[in-house]
Amino acid sequence: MGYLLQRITGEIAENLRKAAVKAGYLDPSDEFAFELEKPKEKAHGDLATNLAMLLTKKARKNPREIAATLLEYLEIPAVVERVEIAGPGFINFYFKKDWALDVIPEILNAGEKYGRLSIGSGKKVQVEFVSANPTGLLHMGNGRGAALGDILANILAEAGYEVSREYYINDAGNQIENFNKSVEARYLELLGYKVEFPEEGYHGEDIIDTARNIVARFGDRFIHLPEKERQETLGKIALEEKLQSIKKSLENFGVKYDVWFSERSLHESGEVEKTVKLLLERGYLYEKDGALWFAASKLGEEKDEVLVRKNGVPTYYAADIAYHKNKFDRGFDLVINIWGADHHGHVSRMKTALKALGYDPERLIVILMQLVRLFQGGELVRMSKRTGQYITLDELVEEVGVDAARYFFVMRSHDAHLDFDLDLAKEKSSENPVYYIQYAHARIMSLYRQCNEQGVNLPPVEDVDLTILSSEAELELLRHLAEFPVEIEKCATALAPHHLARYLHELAGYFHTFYNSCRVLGVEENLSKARLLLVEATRIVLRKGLKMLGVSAPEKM
RNA sequence: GUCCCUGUAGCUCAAUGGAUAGAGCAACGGACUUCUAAUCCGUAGGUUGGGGGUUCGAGUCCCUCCGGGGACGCCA
Repeated sequence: MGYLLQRITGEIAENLRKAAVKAGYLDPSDEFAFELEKPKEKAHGDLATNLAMLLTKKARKNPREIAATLLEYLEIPAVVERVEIAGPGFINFYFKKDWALDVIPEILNAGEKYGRLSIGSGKKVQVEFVSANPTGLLHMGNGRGAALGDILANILAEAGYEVSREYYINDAGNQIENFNKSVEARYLELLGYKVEFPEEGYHGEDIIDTARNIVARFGDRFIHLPEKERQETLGKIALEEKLQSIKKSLENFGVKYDVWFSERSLHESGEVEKTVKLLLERGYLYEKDGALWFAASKLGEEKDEVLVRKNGVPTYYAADIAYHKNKFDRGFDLVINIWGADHHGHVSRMKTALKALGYDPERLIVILMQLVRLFQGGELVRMSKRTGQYITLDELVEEVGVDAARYFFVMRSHDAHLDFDLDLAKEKSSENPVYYIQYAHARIMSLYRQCNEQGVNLPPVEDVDLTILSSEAELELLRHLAEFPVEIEKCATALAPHHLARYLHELAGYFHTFYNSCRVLGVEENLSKARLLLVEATRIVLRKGLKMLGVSAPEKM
């Protein structure tokens, strides 16, 4: 089971365990976790383990001594050329130079399935992301969430989870009232009435556009409605339009959701009410100052929270609890939310509420994404939805393209602030790492066009002697290809898509080095065939990785 | 005030508690009569913000101080 490198690693790990048992350091039943992975330093071999160092506490001996004893009992697989004890007590495994040759048939046979894992074992995972208020347009920060969520979902699907992408539509509450009032004000303005713009209203240009569309479609027919009805009717039409434009922006950005979930539907179906009642039955509710409070402090929170206001309207928090209850009741084993870091205060409250309802809070994972700061002309561009001053996702895509935008958003760890230098990202030059990766793919396709002209076909892998691949550039590239599944596993378990971006950049680098030092066409026939298969394997992995990032793999550049 | 991120090369960032802290960009020096030079090869660049602690071993964990960002509402 598993892929080449994983099989080798698994076998060595198992043998190490057995050796530790034989040497009397471990009982056969012991679960003992140790590391066995690629060392940073190439000189330290292909795999290294810290097992001997970890056994010092149990064995009460010096780690190098333990390592020596382990080696006496260790069964060593054929791919391993030599084993060394190094540094404070590492055991380093040096593979035969050509160990990764087998990855070529493995990749060619698996095709685009190469890298697919079963660690998710079909568990149902929901990834909820973006979920921006439909009262405005999507901005850069939403773009980061969109890229992160979508790519994470791709990775989890590849790792064997059953993934559902979801967008939570905040179509209830105060903000909607403000939104309705704002739309009404713009609508009346456009029809020549003098109105005072609401204090907490949305000042953005986009609201004016929306109002203009309504005037175009419906004229002045809403003018004579009673104020409240007029606001609601206009708001409803406007919200629908906004939602459609958000959907379109996201699709344009390469993101498609499985479910669009309406907050209002939770209120209308009575689920919010039911959830509040459930908390009451479980003894976590009390009344104070005319409001209903959730006794979060009983479960370790700093303070209690209002669930139902004095005026009888449930808070956002109440709806969100109902929403998360609903998620788990839909049967997800794992629920992942991607939130802006400004919501971090909400994380522990949410988990506490789930605990109060009897759900395991561990099944909710919130990825806090640090905010995006936009720089233009070396200056910080302030973003505010209320004043309507922000660069939209659409504008960003128009300027830098989907490929660059997605790659930039995901190339960094989610918990690092992202300074997005618009001028730099706009530059269509070699400074852009995404071009570097795409260029590797384009070079391969160009090579194939040459093959076509010369009547060269990709030979069947059985007919080719791969052992002819022996230069450092070729072997490095091979080794890196063999690491792809391990990389996906790393991304999936750490929920960290930026590793994939980095991996592909490295892979492209190994390819470029290979390409510059090894000619594929016009060399001795057997060598040419073997290199052609190596190129094909590279193409498959590059294309697959780019697809997971949602970045195009161009034929030509 | 309490809490959450964060501080690593000139810049932007990597590094499940591991060995001599790595990439890209920028800088400097080289490589195209041969499959795309949007590439490659080489050089240089560091007290990981300061101090203490935990241990075989710390950029990583703990304490403390300093700097940057954010959250603490009957907003969402």
